[in-house]
Amino acid sequence: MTTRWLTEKEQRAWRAYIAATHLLEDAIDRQLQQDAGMPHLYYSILANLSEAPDGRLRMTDLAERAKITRSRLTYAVTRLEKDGLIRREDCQWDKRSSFAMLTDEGMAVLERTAPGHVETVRSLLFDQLTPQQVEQLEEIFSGVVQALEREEERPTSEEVPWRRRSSGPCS
Amino acid sequence: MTTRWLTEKEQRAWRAYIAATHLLEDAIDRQLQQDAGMPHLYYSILANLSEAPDGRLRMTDLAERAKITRSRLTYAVTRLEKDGLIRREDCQWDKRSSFAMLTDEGMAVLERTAPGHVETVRSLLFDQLTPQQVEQLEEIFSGVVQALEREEERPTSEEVPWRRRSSGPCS
DNA sequence: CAGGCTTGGTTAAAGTTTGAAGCAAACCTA
DNA sequence: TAGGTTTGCTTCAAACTTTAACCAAGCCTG
Repeated sequence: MTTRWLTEKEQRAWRAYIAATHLLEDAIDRQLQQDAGMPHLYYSILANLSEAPDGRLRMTDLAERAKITRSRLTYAVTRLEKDGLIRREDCQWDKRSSFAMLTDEGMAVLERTAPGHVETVRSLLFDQLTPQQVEQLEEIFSGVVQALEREEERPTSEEVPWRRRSSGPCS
Repeated sequence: MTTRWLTEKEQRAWRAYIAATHLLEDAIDRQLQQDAGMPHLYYSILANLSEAPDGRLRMTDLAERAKITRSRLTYAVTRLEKDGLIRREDCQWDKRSSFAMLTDEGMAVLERTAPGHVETVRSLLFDQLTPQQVEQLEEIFSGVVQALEREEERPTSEEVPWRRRSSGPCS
């Protein structure tokens, strides 16, 4: 099978996406680090918890929602627990699992910092988009998420023959 | 000024974007780590160089193109140099600056691994999109990039009064 | 041309992420 | 129900990133 290179249009789209994503994440991380003393990922862990019933979720579920590895989550929760924003709780029914639960202080931090964060996201992203583009954004990426989740539940490895050859890297 | 919260639609779009971006970067990083022994960022540094005249760029320009900090680039280039994929060269005209230059081996690695990378990007992203969506993707994010770059060349800090209050974190 | 500012790049320490390995509890299934 | 597998979570070391200095070379301006 000969490589299906990206077209000019696709390349432009890909580069714009990558560039925007880097710049956007940097900007958001900076703002949150300033205002909330934590990177975006940590903020969104708190945000996820705040929306769960009782402000608590099992580690695995939380990792699933945040689309991160359990290992990464363990580290993050450990830090947030040290900061007093989250508390760990054992699960009665399944001795293996444990919950992460938002503390009052965690909730307070979230309430204090949410407006600044939302304002950042809005001004850097949504203020640049027309209502149609917001819609398009959602359609595009919810499709991609679905595809990637289907991908996850797959044979594991070896069955997809990567490794073709030719020229034109695509960044 | 009272917070301009995100609408339902905006929230959905934002979450889909964040989720897709996490999953996509993870998948791409895994594939490249497997096939090329380096994360996506490092690959794209090589890709950027491969498109520059003589396969070389000053550090600052390279950082600019890749949308990363100079510090991060220094680290990455040091590693890639250790691997023999890049060589540093002093600039004659300006004793401060230095070039990063793709070596033959670097170019070879790129050529060997580009097809797999492109196939990944295509199958996970572009295969999910209609031609219109590709166009939309580019329009949306090139606009965002422009906004973010305008943002960069700004007063530096203090003049934007963040810090409003109310409820609803937005992840 | 001296002094001070800017630019290009690196460094050091602290923080974060990864990937593999480990451990224990739950879940089979023969 | 013993033995093997899966699931939930953590740990460790190595890799990477961030942030704030830092240094040296170029660029003023008086």
